Amino acid sequence: MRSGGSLLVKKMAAFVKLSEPELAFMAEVQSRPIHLPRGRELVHEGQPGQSAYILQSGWGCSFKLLPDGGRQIITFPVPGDCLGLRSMLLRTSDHAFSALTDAVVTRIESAHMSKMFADYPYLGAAILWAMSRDEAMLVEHLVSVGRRSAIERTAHFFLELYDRLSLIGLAHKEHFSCPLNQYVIADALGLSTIHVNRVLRQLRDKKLMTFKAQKIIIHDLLAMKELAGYESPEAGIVVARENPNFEASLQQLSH
Amino acid sequence: MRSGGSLLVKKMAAFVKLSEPELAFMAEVQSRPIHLPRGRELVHEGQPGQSAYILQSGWGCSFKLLPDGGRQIITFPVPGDCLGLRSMLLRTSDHAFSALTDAVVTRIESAHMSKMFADYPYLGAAILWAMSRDEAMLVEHLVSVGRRSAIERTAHFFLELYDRLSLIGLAHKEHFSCPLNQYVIADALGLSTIHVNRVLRQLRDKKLMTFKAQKIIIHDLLAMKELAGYESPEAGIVVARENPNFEASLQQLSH
DNA sequence: GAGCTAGACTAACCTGTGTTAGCGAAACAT
DNA sequence: ATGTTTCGCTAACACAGGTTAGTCTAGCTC
Repeated sequence: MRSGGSLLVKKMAAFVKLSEPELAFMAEVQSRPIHLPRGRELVHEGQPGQSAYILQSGWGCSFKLLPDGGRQIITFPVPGDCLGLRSMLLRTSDHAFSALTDAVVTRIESAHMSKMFADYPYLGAAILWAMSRDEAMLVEHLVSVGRRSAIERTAHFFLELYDRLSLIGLAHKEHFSCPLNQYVIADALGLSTIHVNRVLRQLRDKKLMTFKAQKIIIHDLLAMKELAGYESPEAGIVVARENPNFEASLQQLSH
Repeated sequence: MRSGGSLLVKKMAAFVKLSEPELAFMAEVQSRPIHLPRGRELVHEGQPGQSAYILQSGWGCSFKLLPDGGRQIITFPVPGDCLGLRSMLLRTSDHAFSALTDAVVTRIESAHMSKMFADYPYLGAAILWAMSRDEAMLVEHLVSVGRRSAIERTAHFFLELYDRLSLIGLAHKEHFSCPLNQYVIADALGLSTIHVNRVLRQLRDKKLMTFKAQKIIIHDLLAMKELAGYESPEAGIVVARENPNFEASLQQLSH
């Protein structure tokens, strides 16, 4: 258990190798696991939010609702991702988070977060890095919705999901399980459900990928990437402690 | 001069009142002003980026290019906004920044940034807050492009710009100067230039706003907000030092 | 002052995506 | 077992927004 916590650590390890005390602090600072039934809203839009969370297992989405009842899904966190980092600094949460399957999260109080920045600068930097990484993903979504056609956008979406799940060992070969329905995917991609269905059929017809019974199978990874204009995010992955520039800039923090 | 630096401080003051030493550090840490001619790219996509910048004066945009030549503009920073905070943490910049008018920026080295987090926790928190604020704006753009019609999106865009410029005293009554052309606006809104033109005409016909000779005049602010589903961002503005929760969580940093 | 360029603007036409209206199968409740 | 709900799937039609192909004006250059 607490696999999600160690998953976050595993992700952060791509940025900076964490020491024993840092690992211990990370473990200690998290609340007991909080179980969310499918459909539960953990954070509401406009709610004063003082805590961040780490998704331990299950699927969820953060989203904004519009006056006309429309919904734009911002991101689907996967296990080991942080939730609500942004809402901690802004007084009220600018979005909601809802569990799409039964899920487990742990809470981190903002007071602990502050302590972390003070006492464990590498850890603080790692959180900043995680935040930057999320923001880069957000930018990529904006590009998708603004400039890519429905089929490119959809392909891009599943490729990104594939990479993110691979990183935490939740994808095997070119297939992975994905409990999202077409309504939810539509709300994420800025499309109608019907059109998502059409696009999924096109992707099937082109023998690029299949989405059936909550399983994604990517048949032609290369052609998918070609279609979507997808670039793997390795660029953002740096082992910073082995990066002289970073080392120099942070050593004064370690005193 | 250095008005952009003090503008950033002015914005941060909405979050936390800064002390004399903090203000001094902010001034000291910035490079000489760097002058950018109109059209110059300050940061290139994929460029290893170690610095952040503060826009002092002028207009620019950060954007991503697509393989097919398309461009998605992420944001138009206004004076007092930070550039490239995110690129500092990720090894390579995931976007480019280009000056749209002659502009002036100051640079902040990442080493200084680290020192700031260590020695001036309030200042560090203020930067985190600025980053969260930018991210919230990004989310709002995603919602616009994903779920709002062309006219709603356009109205929302100018209302946001109006609020941001008001905050730094660059809007007077309901009008402000805006040196963006329709091509650039189209690339930000995920529309074609021709359609931006059509939409601007519709907004004119509805007597909501006029965009002529690089000047925006908002004729009917209330109707615009109604149309766009726009909410002012005051929610994110907190004087944190007067917020007991924040005070409690940060006092251990001040020692 | 003749040419050139950038940018606002328009009309005519086309198409990708949304909308409305359904069917069918699986899962679940009573 | 029989409704009921959820979800995938499809067809027919409508329309928002893209595309192509311009014109016009202001400013700039030579």
